Amino acid sequence: MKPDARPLRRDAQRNRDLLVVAARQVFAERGLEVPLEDIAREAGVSIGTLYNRFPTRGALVDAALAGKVATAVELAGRAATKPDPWEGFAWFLERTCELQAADRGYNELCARSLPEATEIEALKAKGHALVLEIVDRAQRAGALRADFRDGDFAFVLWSVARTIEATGRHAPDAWRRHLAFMLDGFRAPAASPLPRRALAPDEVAEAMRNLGDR
Amino acid sequence: MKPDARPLRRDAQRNRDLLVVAARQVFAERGLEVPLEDIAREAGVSIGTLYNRFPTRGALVDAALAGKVATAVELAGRAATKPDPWEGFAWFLERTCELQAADRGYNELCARSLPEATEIEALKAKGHALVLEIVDRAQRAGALRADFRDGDFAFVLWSVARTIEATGRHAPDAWRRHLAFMLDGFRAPAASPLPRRALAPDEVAEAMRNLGDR
DNA sequence: CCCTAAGTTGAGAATGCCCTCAAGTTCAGC
DNA sequence: GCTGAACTTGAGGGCATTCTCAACTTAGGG
Repeated sequence: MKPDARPLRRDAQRNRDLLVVAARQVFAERGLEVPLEDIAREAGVSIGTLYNRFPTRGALVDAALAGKVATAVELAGRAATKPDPWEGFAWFLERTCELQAADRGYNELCARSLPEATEIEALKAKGHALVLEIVDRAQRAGALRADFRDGDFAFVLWSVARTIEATGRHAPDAWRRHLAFMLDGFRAPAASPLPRRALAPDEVAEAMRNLGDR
Repeated sequence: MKPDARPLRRDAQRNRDLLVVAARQVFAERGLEVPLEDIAREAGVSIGTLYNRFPTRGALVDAALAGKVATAVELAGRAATKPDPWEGFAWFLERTCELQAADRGYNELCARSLPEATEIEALKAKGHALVLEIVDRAQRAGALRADFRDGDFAFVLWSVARTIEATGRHAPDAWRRHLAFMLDGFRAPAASPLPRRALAPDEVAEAMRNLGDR
């Protein structure tokens, strides 16, 4: 993806790979705020090497998790071409939530934004375009309530992320029930008037940033 | 509420009051994880005095926020006697969420539990009984879907808490839209089969505890 | 007014994490 | 094999926070 200034020396590349593998595992188990020393130790490499390769936490998250975000974007692409548009909408939400449930770091990434993780942020932008399409199709088919907006998508991410944080250890599929309630609220026949206009994209972006820092 | 071993000396009582007032303000603005030094400074008292009076963070939270929790329990009592049971259900959710939106510390308290805050935990238990009643009435009236369980209440708390955390600063009533979607999903006609049994009370309790620590 | 139990104080020990950099090690091209 | 550039290392400085305690201050009963 990047211009790749110069190839790394072999040992450096090997250490980089070890770090990414370790980061994937540790982020998945313990979240994105894990001490970086723990990842270095897991990779069998010193903390200095970690900082050599990844000057910020975001850079490491980028390397570890961009793949998973790309997978989610692919899911969105597939959802946008499902024959039944409501099926596409619901299927996409379920699949991405499954990804969230399987990886604590990815789960956190879905609810907040991490400006340092540039590749991931770019992928998210791509995903957003596909979401617009998924929503539009489901509404044209009359299945998704007409007052749903793409900004309402964030509600699902935030909700399910929290439920997974809370229940992931001992009731790992509780989020399915939570999502089912939300989906029932999104179906066209369920619609009663909403009390507030939807969040604009920049308001969602700001909200995601707010969750980043305390 | 407590047996109150011995009354505090006048200056000590005054400092205690100052601390509680400061804690209320600082928790409301910056959440329950604010450094305790900041509260002591706000109260104009040294950190040692804070620890004298409140040996744990939970004890201070208890003193600062039990009142608000008691208010929420009163709301539940009123909701349980509203003429229209669905109105009672929806009204209660909206009122408590308003409390959450107005106080960042209280908001955090709603989503997780804080075992040290014993008075608050006791009040929550009282509230739970009233919630059972509110749910039961709304279901008997045929307004709330029959497969709703008290454990599903937690989904609302977690969802709205997250949305408030994310949007509280710049879109302080966004949670109303989120809640409206959820309410539409809870109405009886919206019901489609749920994919999983509800969380049992002890599973909810464990989940709340999980959110407490990292 | 004096005395003492009650209360206050803030420096500092302990912890945990971030990030740097000078010294040492290894790779790879010649 | 030599050499210079690339890379690794981990001790240590920095910072934020929690919690303690010995020395000091004060309320208030006699």
